Amino acid sequence: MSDSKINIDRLFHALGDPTRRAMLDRLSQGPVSVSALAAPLGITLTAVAQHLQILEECGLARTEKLGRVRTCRIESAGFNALEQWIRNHRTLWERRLDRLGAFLAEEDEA
Amino acid sequence: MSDSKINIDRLFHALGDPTRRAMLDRLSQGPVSVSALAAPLGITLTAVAQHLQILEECGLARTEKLGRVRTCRIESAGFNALEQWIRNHRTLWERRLDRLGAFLAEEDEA
DNA sequence: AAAATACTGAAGTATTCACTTGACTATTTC
DNA sequence: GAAATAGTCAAGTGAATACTTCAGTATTTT
Repeated sequence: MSDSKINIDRLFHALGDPTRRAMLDRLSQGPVSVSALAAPLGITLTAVAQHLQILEECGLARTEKLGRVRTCRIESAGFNALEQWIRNHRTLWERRLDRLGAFLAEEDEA
Repeated sequence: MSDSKINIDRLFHALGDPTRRAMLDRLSQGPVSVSALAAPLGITLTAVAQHLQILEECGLARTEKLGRVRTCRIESAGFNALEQWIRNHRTLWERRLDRLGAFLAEEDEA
């Protein structure tokens, strides 16, 4: 999954779910099997597999099956895409917020 | 809306919708009325008002009604909360991704 | 005062979402 | 080779989501 192919809609949607964020936190400590990932979550294996697919689709995770075990890891592409989006928008927004701040300061003076 | 009260679930969810992101882009150029905000979007005023409420709820926008016109602006709280989340997680994830990189490099050597 | 403007509120609808169940397929382990 | 393990597939369910329409309610404008 290359950084540029990532759909920002799906990326934000993926990160909007607490279960998926919990999965990412777990993955940030090292690779795990699907079962190990599911264990603390209190939902079925199937549900976890579905979440995993969503995380893979937007470059937040990567999995690989060896024998009967699928190993899951975090991937940087999604995270990079998010940071890219923020960089692109911060400039735009900050400029506006600065102008807003200046405007309010002027109002206070008057 | 103070930065700390923002629900990260709702924040990501809010940003996951392209219409809402378009609204934010418009707002980053300056304050507008609800009608002006709705005009280029091709959806009803009602729908825009609903999106606005979501943006307000997670500190991405702020509105104020004077007479019959409601004026909308971007707010920094939501954006700050997003950056905070990223800062908190980048450290965690990067550490992992670094270890992953090192591991793969070792594998290449072997 | 009448007409136009700028929303607001309540209710409905189609789609998507998170999740489940239950049957199934590979792969190990014993 | 039988039993356990690890995951997969297809189908279904209830709740949430992004809309819509239609009937208001304030405010301006003329």
